[in-house]
Amino acid sequence: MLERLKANFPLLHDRWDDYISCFKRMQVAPKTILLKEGDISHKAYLIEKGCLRVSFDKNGTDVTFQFFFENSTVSSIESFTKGLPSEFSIETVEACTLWWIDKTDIERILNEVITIPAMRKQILNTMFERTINYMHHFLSFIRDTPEQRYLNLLEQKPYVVQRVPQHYIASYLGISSVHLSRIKARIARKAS
Amino acid sequence: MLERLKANFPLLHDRWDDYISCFKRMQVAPKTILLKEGDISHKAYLIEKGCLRVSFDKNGTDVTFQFFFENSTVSSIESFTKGLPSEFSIETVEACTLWWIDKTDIERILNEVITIPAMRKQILNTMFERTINYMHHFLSFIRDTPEQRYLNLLEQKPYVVQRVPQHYIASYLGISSVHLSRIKARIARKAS
DNA sequence: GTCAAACGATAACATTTGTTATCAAATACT
DNA sequence: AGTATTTGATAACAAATGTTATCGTTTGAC
Repeated sequence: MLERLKANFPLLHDRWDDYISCFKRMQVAPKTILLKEGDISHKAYLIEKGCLRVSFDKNGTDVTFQFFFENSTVSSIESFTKGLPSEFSIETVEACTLWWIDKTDIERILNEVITIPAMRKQILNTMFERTINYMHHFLSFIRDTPEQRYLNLLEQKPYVVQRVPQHYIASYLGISSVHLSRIKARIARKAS
Repeated sequence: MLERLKANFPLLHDRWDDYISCFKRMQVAPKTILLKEGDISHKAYLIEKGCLRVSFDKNGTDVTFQFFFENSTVSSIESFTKGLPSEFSIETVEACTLWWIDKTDIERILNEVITIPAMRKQILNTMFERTINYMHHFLSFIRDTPEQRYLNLLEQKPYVVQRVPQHYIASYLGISSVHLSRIKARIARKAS
């Protein structure tokens, strides 16, 4: 996993062994809570295999608002960066193989890496893309009906629908699981 | 306006005159369109006085999704950075006094400024805050009822409710203007 | 293999929200 | 001042969505 990553960062090869040694591999069962809402985050995760979801409590019901799959990095970014209690929980959906790294290590590496102009550009770009993603995801809540959001998800990220239980998807789409069932039935009716 | 800004960037004072000369001042009437959905953005704006809104077309109806007030910078960030057609329009709500700067100038200044470690930190932090803001705004759509979102807006940004016509606010909250009227009536009823 | 839990579909009913139309008040324009 | 435009409230009705309950199927644990 980490060897594969190396190819993406040719500029860091001389420091790579040091960076790699900061990552620890772990195997986790489904439905394991990696970070609990209200706790302070000290770790970031890199997903080798499996699927995570990020959720929060809304008057007693659990609401999913993001999914993460292979090769993504996951952390409660605000809690991680500012040391505040996390607004979210992070939980495995499937059995996962993860790499985790401690906050202090990440900070050290980042300080070192950001001095390289090409890396700086890449990091800024990643942050930028993340903002754009939030914006688009948010926009689809304003712009589209739940049915359209579901169809978009099917088209743009079919693996989500295939791998994640439906009630998580419903809350991710902002609707009840009953309503998602109805939407699926309606789509099937139209198709026939 | 620009002199006031200077105090925030002590590290840039020796280059400040050059930077300042890139900004042009303009006066604009209410309801003036500064950028039209579909056009490519070449300018960023800094608001000295007045209020802008960012909107897009949803099947023929105009939907507002952001407001900007004094001392904010506004651009169609994706269009501006990537040179893509803008997904949004930018329009004045009130009569405005603005400063605008061309894309090429901004890029030149940014490349220069980002080499200064303290400035780099500040820029990264600004991008970070912007992402967090999107996340929170987005979360309130999932987490809160329209009534709660309106109450939050009243509490956290009362000037928005005071300065912006109600139908813009309704679409900003993701509801029809009729529904916002009902919510206000319900709140008034409860209060009495 | 058996049992319990998780998952998903569906029905019935309640609530929320949108749409259209109408009216009154405020504002802008000339 | 007079008129048109914008703004906001409200009513009546339609559509969308949530809630609760039930049932069959699948999955997982032992």
